[in-house]
Amino acid sequence: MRIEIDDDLDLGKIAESGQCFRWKRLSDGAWMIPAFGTYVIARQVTGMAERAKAAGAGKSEGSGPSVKKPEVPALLDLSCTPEEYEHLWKNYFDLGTSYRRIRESIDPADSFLQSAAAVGKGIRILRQEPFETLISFLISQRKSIPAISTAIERLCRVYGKPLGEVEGETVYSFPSAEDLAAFQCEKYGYGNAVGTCPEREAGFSSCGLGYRLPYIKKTANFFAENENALAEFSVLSDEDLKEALLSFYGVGVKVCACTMLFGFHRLDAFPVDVWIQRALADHYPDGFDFDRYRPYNGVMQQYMFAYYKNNSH
DNA sequence: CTCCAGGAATGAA
DNA sequence: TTCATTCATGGA
Repeated sequence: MRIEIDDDLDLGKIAESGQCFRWKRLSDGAWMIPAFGTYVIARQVTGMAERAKAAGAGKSEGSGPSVKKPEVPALLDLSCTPEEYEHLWKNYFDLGTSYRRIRESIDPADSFLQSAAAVGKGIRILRQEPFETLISFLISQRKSIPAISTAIERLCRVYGKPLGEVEGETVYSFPSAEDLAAFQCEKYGYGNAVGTCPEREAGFSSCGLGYRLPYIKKTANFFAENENALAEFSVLSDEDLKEALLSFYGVGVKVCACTMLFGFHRLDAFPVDVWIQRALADHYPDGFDFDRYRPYNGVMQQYMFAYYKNNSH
């Protein structure tokens, strides 16, 4: 099906934003996007990026200050039924939120944030599964983004379920907490494995998790044994959710903020990595005004991240 | 081969 | 409280 999206949307920028690690670029430029135990093939037929590129050649006509150029809606092709779109993918892409409005709320006097938003325009905060997001960012620590993707794909191949074939490769679901908790490892002493290490035999040791393995196992065990936990977490205040996530072994402030922003859709969460640290130091020596952009600081973080990553400062 | 990666736990000061 | 060390492994 095809749908018009009258808002900021750029699949390529979302894929590079560091919030999702399983999107796969297909040979024709479309994206294979696994989520919620299924997947969709998404293709942006025409979008803001192309339009901006085309319009950029002619530059602005005259100097009309109040002539607002009309936004051309992005066209999205999805390999799903209208019902699946309504019940799943519309929510996944967070199409009920206007990122254009959030972007346009940026202080016109803040030239850096304006530039960052111009670079990051089209980024949306996906509504991803909390468990998958938490595990993914537990894995992410001290790993490059390509390495994170490989590790997650291995985890899915070993513990997930086959969903179908795309371009000759099997797509797997992200494993559930039960799937992950069902395995034990003598090396790290979890579960009641004695004498054997099913994880190693099943391929867990080759998932590249390294010292993060106990983080993943403890977290998976918790959610396997507390089926209501995710639902309970999702209704907590930002402050209480932060405290709850930080109590997990292996979850520090960075992983916590990423999980809140990308997994629990807390748009005010503001993950600080080395790039953001530099951005804040370079442009906000007296401190970034978080009150000014509440409750959308996380979106601002995404713009800053896109800007600093693409300009290799 | 070397170097570093969207960090966090741990123990010391 | 902040700081240095250590952790395991894949990419580049």
